[in-house]
Amino acid sequence: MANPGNLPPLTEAQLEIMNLVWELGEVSVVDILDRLAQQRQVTRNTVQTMMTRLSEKGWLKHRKEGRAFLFKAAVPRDSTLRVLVDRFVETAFSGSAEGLVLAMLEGRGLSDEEATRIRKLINEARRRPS
Amino acid sequence: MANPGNLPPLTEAQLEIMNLVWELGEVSVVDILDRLAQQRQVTRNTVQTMMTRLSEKGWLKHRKEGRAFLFKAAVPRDSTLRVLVDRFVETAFSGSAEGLVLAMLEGRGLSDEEATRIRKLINEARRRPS
DNA sequence: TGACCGCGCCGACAACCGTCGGTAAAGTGC
DNA sequence: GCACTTTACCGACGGTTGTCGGCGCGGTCA
Repeated sequence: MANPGNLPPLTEAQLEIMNLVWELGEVSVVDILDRLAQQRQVTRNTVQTMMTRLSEKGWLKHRKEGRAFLFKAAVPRDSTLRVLVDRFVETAFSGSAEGLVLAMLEGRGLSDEEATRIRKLINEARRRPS
Repeated sequence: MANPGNLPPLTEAQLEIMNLVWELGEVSVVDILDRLAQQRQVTRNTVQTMMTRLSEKGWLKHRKEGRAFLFKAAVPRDSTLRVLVDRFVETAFSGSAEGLVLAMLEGRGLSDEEATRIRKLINEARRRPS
């Protein structure tokens, strides 16, 4: 059950929460609320509902710790993002990785450091083909 | 009104239609239906509803041609995809273009040809910074 | 002991999505 | 003129999303 391909897709708000869970490890609802509240206004119940629903769908696991619940991710971050990117490249760019990179260059642009590191990534991947 | 940043975000199914409109230029509902029906089963009314809603939201423009409607995109494809990618990089990778490329390499992988072309894109963009 | 607080639980809401059926008008062919 | 097709229009459905209020329980503290 660690395969994100079988799970219903994540919306943007859900991904926002998953990112925090992946970052923090095992968390309570309030942990997430604290972080989210730094960026936008949201109530405890909203976070609670979203995390419960993420659990029902299989994205999160939870266990009882004392009187509170602790949640953690049921699916690793990297494989989830891989699936997400594949899907995105497919529907937005008809599967063309090149198209995505081009849009990225024309949009936000790349700093010299980013460009250097990305070239390095590609070279390494090419030298060691999967 | 050619700024996709002001418009409500596109879902996957909506993007599928927009891609066809961008490809075909000015189209009727049936034009889109014909293309969509090649890939999955869908009725004319479904396409009609989706295109009407896309018009209401400002993604499409339409005009009466005889007894039928002709639709065309109200927003250019490249700027829309730029915004889409920016948003995606932001929410999925906290703004790290490197992270996205890495996930792409680990996921679908790149052919040698793709890798070469992408390196070229990056080099050219770097030589001619925006 | 009684007031307060943290937290889970239940239910609700408006909006939207993808899907489609039904109706009616307008044109086409015989 | 009549049958048939094409098309727009209206309305609906079951589901999901993001949002939240209210209740109740259990622990804390004065």
